Amino acid sequence: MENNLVKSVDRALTIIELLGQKKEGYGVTELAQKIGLHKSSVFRILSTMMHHQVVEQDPGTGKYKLGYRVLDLAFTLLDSMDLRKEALPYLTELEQETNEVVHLVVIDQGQVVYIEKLEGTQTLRMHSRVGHRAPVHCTAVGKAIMAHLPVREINRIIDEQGLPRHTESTITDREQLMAELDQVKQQGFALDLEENEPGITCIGAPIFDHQGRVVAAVSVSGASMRMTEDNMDKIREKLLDIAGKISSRLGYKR
Amino acid sequence: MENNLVKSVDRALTIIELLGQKKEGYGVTELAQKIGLHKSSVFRILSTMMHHQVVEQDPGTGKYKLGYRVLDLAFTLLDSMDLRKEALPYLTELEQETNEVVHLVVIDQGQVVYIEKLEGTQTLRMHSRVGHRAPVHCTAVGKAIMAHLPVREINRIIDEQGLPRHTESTITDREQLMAELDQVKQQGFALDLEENEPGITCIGAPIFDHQGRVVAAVSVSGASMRMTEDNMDKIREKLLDIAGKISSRLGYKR
DNA sequence: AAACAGCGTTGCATATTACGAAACACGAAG
DNA sequence: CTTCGTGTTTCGTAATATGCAACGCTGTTT
Repeated sequence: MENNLVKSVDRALTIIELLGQKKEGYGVTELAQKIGLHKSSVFRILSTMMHHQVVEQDPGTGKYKLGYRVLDLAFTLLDSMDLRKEALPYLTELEQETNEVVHLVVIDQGQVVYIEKLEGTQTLRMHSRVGHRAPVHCTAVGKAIMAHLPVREINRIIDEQGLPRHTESTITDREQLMAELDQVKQQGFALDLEENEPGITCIGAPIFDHQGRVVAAVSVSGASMRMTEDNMDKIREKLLDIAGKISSRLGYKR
Repeated sequence: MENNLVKSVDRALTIIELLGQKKEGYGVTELAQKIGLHKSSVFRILSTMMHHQVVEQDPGTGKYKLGYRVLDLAFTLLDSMDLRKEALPYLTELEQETNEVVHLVVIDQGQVVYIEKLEGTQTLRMHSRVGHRAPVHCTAVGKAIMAHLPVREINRIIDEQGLPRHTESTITDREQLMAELDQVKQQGFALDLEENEPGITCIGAPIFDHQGRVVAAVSVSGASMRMTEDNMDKIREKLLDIAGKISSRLGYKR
């Protein structure tokens, strides 16, 4: 279907992606050079996007940047998510009971997208951010979801995304990952033992919808030094309870 | 320059806006009817946007919706904002000292856009949401910004946005609003005495950049019954202090 | 079970649009 | 003051987007 795209729309969206990558924005000529189009054409596409307020021109520098309308769209999308709305009270409960960082993610195009993050009370600096993505093979939430997908889809994701190493502990071997996912499926939760970020340990559990499909995952993350076996046991118990409650809210029947 | 837009890009963005308005999404034919285009044309535009992941097709219903890529873009935009980054510690401080709802906004196209919101510890349900917009004439943050704009721009905003009534207390008369803005400018802060939402009182202060231009505003909001004169005095003092600090961080010199 | 209706999707000829080139205006640098 | 490079505008033409017809599929009706 790729040969059936609308070329100007494709170009416009490419420009939006470029603008998203550079905080100080781009000039017309710069964009034209990057995407191989004449600057007058780029100018007209930018004008169209300005008209829709997804792009704006910085009055000081003359550069073009993403406009605030993008925030409108994104937060409307976030606010429209039943999952997130239903989950929020439970995530707050989980945060209060564990005092650690709590995440809610969905899977999209073979990656996890964070749609909620509660910071906990500990000072933990981790890279996860709402709206952004992370790999599935080396995150607790990613593995919690993957373990409940059809094998065909698991293989497709691995083919597309690869198994890039993030830390010394990252699983980079396909067979090893498949064995790990078998275990995750059996035990009902996944662990990230410093596989995504050094010094951080996470435990994640899948969330199912009313049709029994895995649609999301929730996790608790902490500094590895705080994640003692005893503490992990407590967290796992609360996490599985909360994940079960959220799934129930979504109509899942065990 | 409206007669110089790229038509297909314009249509694509119109489709995106429509998709943002309906949580359960739209079908091809439905969209075609709404925007007056043949369904095969709409289909190709949607395919192009799917390719860029700003749109996705719900596998269950077949309907088209906004894709998660929109979240990527929006949060990248939020995270790239120096203002928000610099302001965050101060907003947290203000929240802790007042225990009320704290907002940070910018002005865009004659409206305020919330780019940060801290919930406070009181149970206050108000409509403000990060990413969304509010009018300038009946919000504390809006008036705090407006008061420091050139009169020409104030008039342009009023012409474009009007002065719609939100509550019994909303200022809907242009002269009255101008007088109010004069006072706001002199005293350095703005009040929203149940002008935007019934039962809610806000106090807002402008934030200036290194060139002395007003670029944002910060506010504290609470239930009117809690906003006693004594309490308001305390909050105002902290708010003005915090707004000054944030302005200084942005290079503003008084 | 068969027929029907409507939707999403595809291929193709044509109408419409987007494009590049040239020119202009403006601001910054030398 | 001159030169250079960028952003912006206009116009003729090449390229693209469009609508139409048809197809495949699914759900509904008979």
